[in-house]
Amino acid sequence: MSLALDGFDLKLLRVLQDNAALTNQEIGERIGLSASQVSRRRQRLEQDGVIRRYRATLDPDALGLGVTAYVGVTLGAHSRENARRFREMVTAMPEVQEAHTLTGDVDYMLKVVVKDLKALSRVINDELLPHEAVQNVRSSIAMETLKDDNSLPLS
Amino acid sequence: MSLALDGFDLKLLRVLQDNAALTNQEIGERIGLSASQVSRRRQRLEQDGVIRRYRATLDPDALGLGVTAYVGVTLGAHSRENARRFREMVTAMPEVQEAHTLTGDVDYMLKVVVKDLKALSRVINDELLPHEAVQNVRSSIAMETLKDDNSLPLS
DNA sequence: AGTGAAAAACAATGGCG
DNA sequence: CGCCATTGTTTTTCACT
Repeated sequence: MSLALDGFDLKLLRVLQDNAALTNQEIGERIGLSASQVSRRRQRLEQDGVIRRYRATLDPDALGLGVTAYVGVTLGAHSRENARRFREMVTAMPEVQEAHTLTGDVDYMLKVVVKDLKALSRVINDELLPHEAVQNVRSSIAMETLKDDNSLPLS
Repeated sequence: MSLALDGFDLKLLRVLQDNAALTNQEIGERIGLSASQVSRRRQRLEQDGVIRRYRATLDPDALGLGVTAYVGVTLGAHSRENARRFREMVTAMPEVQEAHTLTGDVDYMLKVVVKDLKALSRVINDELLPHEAVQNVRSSIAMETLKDDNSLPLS
């Protein structure tokens, strides 16, 4: 069920997605709304779950996290139990930013962020590959990141 | 020039990365610091660029964005100018959440979020493929997303 | 390094046009 | 929806340890 979002809502979401540190007053100036209306709409959008959360975006380099990699994982035995345990492991791994099952020849695609190549190797060889469900792992390292903001397109 | 982050800083970053809507008072209670110190440390971390920004995380489903895909792009003519124009295009495309150059057989990997498969097809066939630098495009659709929080691991 | 209290800024609500 | 006023929170600064 799709909620009714009007133009103000979309503008508000666009601003908040880009910068949630602005005051309601400042947001209002940008989208043409009074601060009190911004407040009310925000609350509604939070209530309705359109806004999931607010978070700080950190700088990976400042934290010594220099390596981003995409790791494709192919499972061997496709038992329900094996898959479940693999998913549990992956979900709990802090180095894994994203994990999806994909169409195509690879079962899972992981986005991994670690300090250096040694740490990547540790993740792959000491965590992923030893898992009994895992048959094959193939990683590609991000050499350059053009864009990494994960901003949703708001029509 | 790695900045010196102590245990309090790491705890603070961990909390803020997870929930930036907490008050300094609440954060202080969690990490064992007074609100004023939380405020002071936050400002320093923002100043130093460890905290890049604050943003709202939106719910893709609530916004009618049902399809996430990874799109691998191979360039044909590897001229400097072609590559530059491709990067400009990709950076400007709102459907593209992430774009990296990768090691391996694919030149670029894009994470794309769109409304439906028709919209994905439009992005691929009407935007990516017609670009003169692009030789080949291969997309995999995320069937299930186990994790998508892009939280950095803080040792 | 840290605390606690005061001052300033802000968010949230209600009433009215 | 704008505007205004009010109330309660929250952030930030300052004095002090």
